[in-house]
Order: sequence, then structure tokens, then C-alpha cells
Amino acid sequence: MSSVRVAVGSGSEHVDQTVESGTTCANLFEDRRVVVARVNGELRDLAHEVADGDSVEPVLIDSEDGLAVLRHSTAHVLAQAVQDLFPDAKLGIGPPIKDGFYYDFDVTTPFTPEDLVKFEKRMQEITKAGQRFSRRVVTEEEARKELAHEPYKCELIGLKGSAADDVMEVGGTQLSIYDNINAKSGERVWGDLCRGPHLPSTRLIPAFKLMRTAAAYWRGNEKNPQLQRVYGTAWPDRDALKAYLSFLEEAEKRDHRRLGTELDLFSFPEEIGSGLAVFHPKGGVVRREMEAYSRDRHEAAGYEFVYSPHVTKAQLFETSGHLQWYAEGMYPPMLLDADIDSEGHVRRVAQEYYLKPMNCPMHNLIFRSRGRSYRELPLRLFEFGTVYRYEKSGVVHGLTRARGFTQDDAHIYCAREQMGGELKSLLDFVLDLLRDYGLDDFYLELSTRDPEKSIGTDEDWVEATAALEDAAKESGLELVPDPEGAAFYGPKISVQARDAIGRTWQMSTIQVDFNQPQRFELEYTAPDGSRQQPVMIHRAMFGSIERFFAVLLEHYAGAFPVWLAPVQVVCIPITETHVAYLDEVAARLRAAGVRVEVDRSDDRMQKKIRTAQKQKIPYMLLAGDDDVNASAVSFRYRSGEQKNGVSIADAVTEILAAIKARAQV
RNA sequence: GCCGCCUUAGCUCAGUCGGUAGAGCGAUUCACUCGUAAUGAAUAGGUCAUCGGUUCAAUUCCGAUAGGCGGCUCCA
Repeated sequence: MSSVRVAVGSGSEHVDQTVESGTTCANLFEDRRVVVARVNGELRDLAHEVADGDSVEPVLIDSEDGLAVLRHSTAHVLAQAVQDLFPDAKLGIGPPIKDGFYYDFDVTTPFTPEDLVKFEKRMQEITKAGQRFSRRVVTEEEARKELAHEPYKCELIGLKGSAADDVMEVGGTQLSIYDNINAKSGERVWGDLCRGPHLPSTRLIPAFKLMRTAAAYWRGNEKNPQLQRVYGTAWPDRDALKAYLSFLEEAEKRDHRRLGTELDLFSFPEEIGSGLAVFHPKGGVVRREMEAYSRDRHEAAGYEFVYSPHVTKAQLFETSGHLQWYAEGMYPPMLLDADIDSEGHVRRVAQEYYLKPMNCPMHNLIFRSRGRSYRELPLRLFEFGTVYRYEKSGVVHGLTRARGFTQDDAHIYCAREQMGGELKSLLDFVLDLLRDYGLDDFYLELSTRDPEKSIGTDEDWVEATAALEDAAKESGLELVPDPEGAAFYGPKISVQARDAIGRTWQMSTIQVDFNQPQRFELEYTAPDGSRQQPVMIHRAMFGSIERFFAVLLEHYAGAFPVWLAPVQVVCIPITETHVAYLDEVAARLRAAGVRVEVDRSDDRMQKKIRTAQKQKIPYMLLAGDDDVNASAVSFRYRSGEQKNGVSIADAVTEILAAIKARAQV
């Protein structure tokens, strides 16, 4: 028997081994958590036979690759279960995704929640049975013959080697089918076209759950037929699954739509229309504080504040180009000033007016309202500009995707040579400001040119992209490339923020625009007397105030830091006789600018504490006979901690300090 | 926009296999005056989303519309 030499292990920790030929990856590893192997950099099944000179690394089930393999294998089990119960279901694709997997099926009637329960039960049977995943390489011809009854799979075979290289089913160099083999009889029970790799056995799927069904377009294209997608989640052990499910519960508790109602912050009256919010007094306080701080900081950073109307004649958006490209995203026009005589003759045609979907054209007009000198640059125009976009009915989502919202929108007009410096200070400014609102975990995304869909010269793009990249690098943050992700008119950086439970949100964007200065024929006079076109930078820190409001609400789970809290202090008398005393305390706080209330309802003190706690009010100040006699108050914090007998002056000082520091308490 | 599901009191939700509805919280009133997460009682509050159809009878069945939820597509 011949032998082969292999390097086993990862990186510098590998050891050279001599093993008999025919040895599989599985033979090399004792650890049961090893589910696949990386052979010469490629993921392989454990059943893969090693060859002379191979380097073989173990891949653990809880590694990123291991999880993907686990989840993809679970998707196969789902597909088998579905076809067991609905033999006519045609297979789409079934890749692993973040936290789980999905599989698409073409069926005549959509799945019901009851079907989901049945699938899950059948999947349990399949995992218990411990079917073996077995790889079989096939030619294109063989695959087509074997999968003749699976039209979508045949379509994928046709895409082999072209656009579909990243599709799980047909990526890689060979076509392969994975058979599911009955552990006892050795009989083939099911199979699917798949690149793999897979777990050795369905028994190694420890914990999974089907989550929901939904329709999804075949290959993600709106023009294609819709398939029924089943989403599931899968984890290396039951505890991990449980942790994931409680994460979802936590996210649900923080849902801004729910907190918005519970804390009386905002609502979406049906009478107004989908995606159009009203802010209630408490939400109004939070929003006003958010805006006020932003305004102060922008003023200090050299921005000038402008205002512009919500409606405009069509011409403006024809000039900007928005009407040509994005008309379906705008509210339809209002026709005004038509004059038609009694005969029906048009004496004056109607003017079209649109609600503005963006502010930049208005700002361009301000720039253009008179001659501009290089001495004025960079000119930074800022507006809390409310815009209206007719989002498709299916995408409206609370405050994060509304039809009317307010951008903290600024446009910076600068000379070309100022662009680099401006972008750097801009990114610093934006990050610094976001940190003040309590977000501190960021990464950046750099969206670069799509040559197919863009305007502007190569030189422009290279220069602007380099300037953005420089600024990004200088920030020291992780930079994720987004190739071809730019808008047609220029590259951009977006700031992604992770919230308190690890979800990421796209926050600020900084975008260079080559299009509008040209379309609006913006220019300034340079030192040499020549006319030059300014560079235009769009930037929004919050994106939309409503959206940022929602992000902060979810980030803080409704427990805002003191400076943002709608009610900062609630005074709770032990009995009714202490109300007058607390009125005096409240008056002192109010005089110092604190938002304070005295709970004079006829609830018991304990109930008042519960109410304040549920409203997530940062400070409760209690007073009974002991406190009154000592000219003191007793703190109860949101944490449940208390501090008794604090002098009124000290209490005021403590609260004011927390507000000033924008501290979370 | 597409697929599926949902809409009952201010909120969260029961319920009616077709004979016009109920709880908890909240609100109001009364009693209680209490030291760190729910005192007790009473009262008010509903065209069962809207419009149409079937029916002796519709909150319940059917259809349309509006709004919502979960996805897909989209997000200048």
C-alpha cells in the first residue's frame, strides 16, 4: 500500500504526516466539531480523500465556514422534507444566509404556517435518521438528464461558469450532485445539485428552526416568477439556538414602532396616510433636542442655515434630472393655474408642481442666486429639509422607511483642491457628532464607480474616490469596499453604526456629485478671474431625522440618556402631604432647565415608581417625612438603585451634570 | 408594486361553527395616605377598519378599498 504526505493543521501549527493512500479528511481529525476540511484552500467534505502534498485544515462547526456548511446542509434537509410532503414542489436555490438559510420552491399554492410545522417535523425525522451526504461528480449532460424534472436546476446548469459562479448550486469547477443516503440500507433517498461541501451526516445538525415563509422572485428579478421561500435558522448547539431566539425577542421589544406607542412618542394616523408620522409631545422633545444639538454643532463648524419650500415647479427637477430617472419615486404632480374657457378651449396650460424628494436643487439655486467668489468657498449650506418620496406600499416601515421625512441635509460647494481636506474634516465631524448621540461602533463603506452606469470623466472619479479613501483611511476605521455601488453621479462613503445589540444601520453618507454642478451650471470666479465649476459634496449625518430617531430609540431600548429623555425627572411623594415640598424641588429643577414632573395622581407610591420605571424616566426623586425634615430628596435610578437623603442642591447639581455630559445613567 | 397573513375599546388581546360582543392594562370617580416595580371598588368607553355582495339575519361568509405585519423587488 502506498502512502502520501500531508500537512495537517492550520497555518504555522501544522504537522507533516505520512498516511496511507485512501485516507480521508475524516481520518485525520478526532475532534467531533470538525465538520469539513479546507484542502489546499478549498472547502471539502470530510469524505474527501487526501492526496500527496495536500495541506489539510480542520473547519469547526462554529467557525464562519462551518456555520455556512451546517446551514446549507440544513437547507438540503428542508428541501427533502418539502419534497417528501409535496412531491410536485420544484426546487429553486437554498443557500446559507446570516444566522440561517432559506430554500425556494415553486408550488401551486403558497405554504401555510401549518405546512411549516409539518416540514419541521419531517426534518427532525431526517436529522435523527442520520442520512449520509454523499458527493457525486456529474457531467452537464448527466445532470440535465437526472434533473429533467427540475426546471430551475436546469436553468442553473445552463448558467454554469458564467454569471452564476457565486450560486451555491453550480459554483466551482465541477458539477456535482449530493445524494442523501439512508444510514442503514445504503439506499439513496434524495439528492440535489450542489457544489457543497456538506456535513458528513444529517445527524450532525444539532439545532434548527423554521422561521417563516415568504414569496421571493426567482433569481431576485422582479420580472421572474415568484417562488415560495422558507426561512430557517440553524446553530451548532441548542444553547446557541436559544440565544438567537432570545436575541430576536430582545429586538422585538426594542422595535421603535412598539416603543413609539408605549412611550407615547409618535404615531402614524391612518387618516394622514401610509408612511406619514406625527410626533407627539414626548417624541417632539426628543426630536427637538436631537435637532438643537446638531444645529449648534453645525453652526460651530461653519455651516450656514437655509430654508426652502416643500413644493416646486416641475422644471427644477427636470434640470436636476430627477424627473427623468426617479419620477416613479415621487408623489404625482399637482396641476395648478389652468385656465379653460366655457367652450373648453385652453387659454393657459396647467403648471405642474411636485413635492420635493430632495433638497439639493433648491440649494443649488441659492448658490446660483448671485455671482460667487473663490473667497466664499467652501460654502456649506445646511437645512433640516423635509422631503416626500412615494415609497412603494410594500416597503414603508415605521420611521425607518417613511414617505415624508426630514433630512439633516447639507451641500458643500468647494474648489477642486479643497475637496480632499473638506472630506477629511467632514468625516471627522460626522463621526464625532454621532458619538455624542451615543453610537460609537462604526465601520465605513466606500462605494465606487460602476463604469456601465455613470457620468463624469475618469479623472474626476479617480480623484474623488482617492480623496474619499484617504479620508476613510485617516479615520482608522474598518473600510469595506462596495465596488460599483456608487450612484451614477459620484462615489460615496457611508458610515455604518452598530447598535447596542450588534445590529448595523447605515447612518451618514458623504457623496461627491459631478452631475448637478454641471446641470445647474454652477460656477465661481477663481483668483485668476476665470470661471470655475465647484465640486459639490452631499452629506447627511442622520440621513433622516425620523430614521435616526428610530435607530436611537432601538439602540437605547427607549431608555434615552438624560439630555434626550422626554421627562428627565419625576418627583414621587411618599404620601399626598409631600406634594407641596416636591413642587418646590421641581420648581428649582425647572428653573435650571430640567424637564421635571410631579406625580400627583392618587396612586400609591409603589405604583408611581412602577409607572415611571415603565416610562424609562432617568431620575425618580422621592420625598417623605425623613427627606422633608432634612431638606433632602431620595434618588431612585432606572437601574433600581437608590440614594437617600441627598440635599436638594446636590440633587440638582448631579442631574445637571449628567445632562451637560450627555451621559447615559 | 408582488406573495402570504392580519385589522374587535386608547393599548394588548379573547370571542361569535351567521342571531349586533368580553378581559387585562389605561381613563374617570370614590375610599385608602402608604419609604423604592401594580391598594380596593365603581363607572364610562365598541357602526367588531371602510364600502359593496350573499342571506330572513353579517362583526362572522364572499369581493373591493384603506391601513398594518413578514418577506421579495426597490431605497436617487
